[in-house]
Amino acid sequence: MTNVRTRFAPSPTGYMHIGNLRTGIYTWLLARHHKGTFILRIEDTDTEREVPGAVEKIYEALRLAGIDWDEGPDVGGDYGPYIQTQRKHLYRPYAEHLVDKGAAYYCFCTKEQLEERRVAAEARGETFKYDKHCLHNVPVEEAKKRVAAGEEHVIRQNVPAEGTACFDDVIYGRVEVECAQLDDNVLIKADGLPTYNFANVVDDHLMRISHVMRGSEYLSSAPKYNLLYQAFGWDIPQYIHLTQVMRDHTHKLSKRHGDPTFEDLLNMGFLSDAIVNYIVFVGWNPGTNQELFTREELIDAFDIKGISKSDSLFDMEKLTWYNAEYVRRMEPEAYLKEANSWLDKALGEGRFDRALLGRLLQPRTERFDALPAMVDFLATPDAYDAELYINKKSKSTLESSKIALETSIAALSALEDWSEQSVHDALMALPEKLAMKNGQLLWPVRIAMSGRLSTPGGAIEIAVLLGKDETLGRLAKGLSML
RNA sequence: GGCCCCUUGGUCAAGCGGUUAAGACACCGCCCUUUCACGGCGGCUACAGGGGUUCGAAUCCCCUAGGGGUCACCA
Repeated sequence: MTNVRTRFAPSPTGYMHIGNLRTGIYTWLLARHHKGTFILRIEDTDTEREVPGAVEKIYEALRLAGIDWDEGPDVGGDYGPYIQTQRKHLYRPYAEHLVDKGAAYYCFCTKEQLEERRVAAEARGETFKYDKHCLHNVPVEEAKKRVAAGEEHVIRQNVPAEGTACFDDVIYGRVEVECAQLDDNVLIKADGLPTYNFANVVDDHLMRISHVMRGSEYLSSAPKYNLLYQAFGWDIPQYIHLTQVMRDHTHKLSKRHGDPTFEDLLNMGFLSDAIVNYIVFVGWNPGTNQELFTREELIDAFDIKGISKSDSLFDMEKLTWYNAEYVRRMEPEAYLKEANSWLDKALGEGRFDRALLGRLLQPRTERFDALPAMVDFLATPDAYDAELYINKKSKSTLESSKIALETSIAALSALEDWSEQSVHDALMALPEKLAMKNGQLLWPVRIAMSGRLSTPGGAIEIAVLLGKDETLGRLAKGLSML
């Protein structure tokens, strides 16, 4: 494939949907795979929904996701500007060209009139479709005069009344639809800005886009595009429609229903690379069993053929698994850098041996936001019931625990050096002396120090983290309960 | 409702006329083990339904059902 140019064209909404991000990643991957060009274009023609600062949010989200662009509003390029409102003046001549060819026409019907008729049609149980009133009743010369005089108007596409329109999608194949089903959509709005559909066709052509990837919600409007391309006599880019990312079988992911955005996921303690890796696999697969991919491997493996035709559900548990895999592969320093702020929340800034904590926590971390609850007992031990000392598997009973704690306190009190090695040696010498199993001794020690059933690390590590005084204090308190 | 699209385990999915229908997540066992994890081993569960075509259909065709999308001067 030569000269692959793809584009990601989000609307500035203020945050990055997961489905949207996935489209961006696929689009980027396709360009990078073919050593082509990746373009960022901002589709902001809906001025009523403008969100201040939203464009910066897009840049930021993309950067966090590790996606770079070769052409775009901030980096420039040969086909700019890359923000549609800044291209406003470009579209009209193309629309007028279509008018001259009879593929479009001026329409002076007002929004209100149309709305009235739409409501009336719906009341009759019909689907409203514009009746080409202005095409038939306003001659082009007259229309042009009225336009020149400043009368408010739109330009509509003139879809043939009969025949079929079709287009070819790379993954869905040929999609055909009766022209009679199609409405004469507005190309240029009364405010002079193009509609999404028109801007796309014009910009994709002007920017020499070779492959268009977008959500399947545009699938049914695609045949109309071909009519436009044909009228212009332009080459049609490859269209690749992507399925939806769903929250359940009947609803797609939506921020309104509380589904996380990319930014939310990041704030929840998911690693950007893990999120990206997972998202790529929602609706795509390489045809092999490999699931963990570096960015380079992803670029290398990405192929349109692996894109699926059916919707897929976003699975937080699978994402969590991906995250855990990525966490385990981190360098200890990198892990700690990420973990520290979460640990500070539960432990106080910089408290406790972070290197040791990191070693303990890294293989147990699925999401960073779970960290505080895993370690907070270090700062404040849980209040617990003596029942916790009874554990069948460790053969730990109230009686054995009492002996274990007494002996441990004695052995630990005598320790000068408080290191993992010395605590280990001191404690591990005891079971044999007492004719106990290791677990019988260590279980109650760990319970007394933490007050909870499961902890990251065992008795020895926790004792080291706590320090001698605190350890002895908690052990004594535990003993007093028995 | 019209039109378009989709349908393999709970989830992501491989499969492109002949397979014991992969693999992963989740779940359940067992092993490892000072708890919990990690790791290892094993298990559970699927071709939406019905008709064809064919020696042979998850794979091709038709119908039905279910789901999604779309019918804006929003993208």
